[in-house]
Amino acid sequence: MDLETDKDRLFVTALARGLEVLAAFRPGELALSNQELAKRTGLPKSTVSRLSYTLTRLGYLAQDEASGHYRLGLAVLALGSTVLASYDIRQIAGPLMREFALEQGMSISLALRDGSDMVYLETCRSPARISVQLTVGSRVPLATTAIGRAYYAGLPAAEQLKLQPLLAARYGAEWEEISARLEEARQDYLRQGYSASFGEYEADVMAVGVHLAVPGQPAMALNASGPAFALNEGAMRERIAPALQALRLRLAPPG
Amino acid sequence: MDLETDKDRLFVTALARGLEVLAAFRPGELALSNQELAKRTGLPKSTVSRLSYTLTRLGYLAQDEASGHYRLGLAVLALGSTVLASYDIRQIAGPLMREFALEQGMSISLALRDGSDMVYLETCRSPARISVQLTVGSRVPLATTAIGRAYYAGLPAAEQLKLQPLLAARYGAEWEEISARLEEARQDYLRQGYSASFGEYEADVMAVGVHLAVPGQPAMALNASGPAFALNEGAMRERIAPALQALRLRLAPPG
DNA sequence: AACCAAGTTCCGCAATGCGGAACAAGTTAA
DNA sequence: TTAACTTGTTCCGCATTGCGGAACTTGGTT
Repeated sequence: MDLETDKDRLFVTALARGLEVLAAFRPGELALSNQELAKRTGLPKSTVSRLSYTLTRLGYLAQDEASGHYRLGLAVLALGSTVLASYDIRQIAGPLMREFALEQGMSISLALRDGSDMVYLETCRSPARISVQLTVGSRVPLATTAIGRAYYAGLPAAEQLKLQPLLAARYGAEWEEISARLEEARQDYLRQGYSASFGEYEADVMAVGVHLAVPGQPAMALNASGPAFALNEGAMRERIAPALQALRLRLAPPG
Repeated sequence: MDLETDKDRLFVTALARGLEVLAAFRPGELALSNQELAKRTGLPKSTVSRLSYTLTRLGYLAQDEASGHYRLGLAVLALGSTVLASYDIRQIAGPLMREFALEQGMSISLALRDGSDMVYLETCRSPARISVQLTVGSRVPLATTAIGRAYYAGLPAAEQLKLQPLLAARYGAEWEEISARLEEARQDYLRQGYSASFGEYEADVMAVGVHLAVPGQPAMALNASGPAFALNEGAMRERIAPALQALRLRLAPPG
């Protein structure tokens, strides 16, 4: 970031650091000490102390009475739900996704692109297994997952082209190989109408994905996934993938 | 805030301003211009420009290509879902709440306290009506709603006492009256085992609430609500309230 | 072409945030 | 009890960082 000394006049460091503190919290962690925050962010403790004081006053952090450790505050939740509220498709997709998860015994997710990642807007875990621990807001790479590849493959060619440099930048030397694999997946998608990843991104996880283009909304994608030991390729291709396509049809009627 | 000139050495203004920009977005609004942000936050436009530049670089804002207006970015979503992940009760309550909403044709919510507000952790709208437009992260006052009063009434006396000054500070001169009404509601709760608000907080909305104390978690409360025109007091008291109590029992087995 | 509205950039100033170090408070060990 | 340690808060002088008015683009309208 120090490269571009020009633009940096515009960059507000204190704000960035404060957000770094918030982002230091990982799902499942209850509370972090000031020191732990300092370690994670690489900031000196007095700086962290000031930032956490400020964030606490604003409700973005909350301090545990006993330990004095910090938790993310509920003000953060309000921001997050404002984001979700702007994607009204969740209202429609949610119930149908739950129905799918129940009937097929699979986890299902809806995601859209952010940079070179896919971000989950909604997920329904299969009731059977605790399955994969991904939730709303989680990120998975676009180029190497079933949902990302389905997203990519279903995009207009012009959009696909625009993504190439972004992905190339992300993967550096590996891009050549990944790019070839992505193109392969694109071909598969055109032929089959869905994309598949059988243990490729996460070993022991099988997934299929379809692109979802709803008129008013940005492009999205759906996937269905589950643990490899409980599934087999045949069922994924012959039962799950078609069911996912059927669901897509209900969300985005053709025409 | 300027009163305490001492502590203010610790307060990081730039961070607070940046968060003010994020908080300027309201649910349902798609994109805001820099100028609109300046108006809402009361900051000069050059300042807003720098802040939104910074937030955009970090992924907390995203810029609409065509209009140049800003939307909340998906990084915000990641923060928000980290908060939700720390309340594991949602995993258990969610399905049961949906079931309730379906069977009773009512909206149902789970909330906990933040300051003198109750904040929704989970809500399920009734499938029938679009009903009340409150979602995860929304706030309603503690002292004047069914859910808030149920929360209060079910608290240990010591905790109730601790809340008094907080509420008094919030309501100022009105506190006398509100306090009396709250005490009345507390008595009702002890007698009936639920609290009720029939058009009191929002005209045309009827609601009942129960306290929910789950061992590992902070105190919470549940409510069921719906439009007044479709409901009547008898049904609320004789059907909905008991059903809510039954649900509470499944979430927090006695003992 | 002239005008207006919105946004970005400039630039000198000083207020603001910085961070090392001293200070407090709480914990463990000896 | 004292001493060493660990964590968190506060101090305080310095210079960096962010500030914001004004000038400058950019783009759309009459």
